Amino acid sequence: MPELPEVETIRAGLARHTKGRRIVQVRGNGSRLIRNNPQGMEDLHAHLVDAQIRAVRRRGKFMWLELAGSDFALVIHLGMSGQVRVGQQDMETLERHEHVRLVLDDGKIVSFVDPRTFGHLTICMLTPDTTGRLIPAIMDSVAPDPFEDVPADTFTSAMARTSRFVKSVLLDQSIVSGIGNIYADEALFRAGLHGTVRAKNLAPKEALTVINAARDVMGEALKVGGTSFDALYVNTEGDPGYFERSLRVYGRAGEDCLECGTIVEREVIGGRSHFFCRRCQPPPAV
DNA sequence: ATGGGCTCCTGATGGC
DNA sequence: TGCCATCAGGAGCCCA
Repeated sequence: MPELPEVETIRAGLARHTKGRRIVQVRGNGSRLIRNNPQGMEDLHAHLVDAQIRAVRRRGKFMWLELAGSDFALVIHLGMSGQVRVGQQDMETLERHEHVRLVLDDGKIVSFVDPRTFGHLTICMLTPDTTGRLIPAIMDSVAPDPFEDVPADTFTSAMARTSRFVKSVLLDQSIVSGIGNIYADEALFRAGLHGTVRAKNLAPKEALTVINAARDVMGEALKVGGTSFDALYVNTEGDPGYFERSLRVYGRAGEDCLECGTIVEREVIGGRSHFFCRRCQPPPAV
């Protein structure tokens, strides 16, 4: 569910509440939300209890808590339905779909809520990536996102080398991270490209245009707190985002294209809905 | 190498 | 009102 703007909104809220705080208690319901840690909750306890949160960082749709004096971080991925909620009142029992709870030294509680449990939490060692940035080791195949200060050809050189559909490439987190189904379609609409155009058939300038479009639309969404279709996406305070009203194609099948009036269509690419305007984004000749 | 299908889950929605 | 099918913002796996 959450894509880069939603994850960044949550990261910022989490940082505001937790930076510099010490974790005094960790509780969980033993769910499958904890991944890649054989000891499950024991690993969380071992690394988090008494740890001080130094920073909350993000790349793409992943975020992680950096801990003072530790080479390990708590990695958070929200999957389709994950939420991070910050509250004041600790209660005996966890709420429905609340899988892990951190209690901080100022009494605040941080809850990881996820109805569909496609998200995950992992204690993971930090290691330098190819650019020298410290990232969790489990993210070694996650590419930088469009907001990172990386060389201009970071994304486009990989795009030029694959014959896959451009839509699938935008969703591939090992090529460019942070883009999900909504913003992929919005970026393709802005770039005037149909999702089944082959990535390697794009001129370098076109490839850059679509990446820049993704960055622009995600930046605009971030300003209004992200996109909420329903109660599944809310920020750390429980509030929704307001970008849905600014979507130009996503979810608009059967409605008029806002640019040319042609009826917006929906088809499936790689198992995901693709919303597009046939006139603004001509499908390639087969 | 690539794409399609299927999987992990719960919940919202719409048709009958 | 209720039941059932369909769909969903992610991502990894297997197979052809």
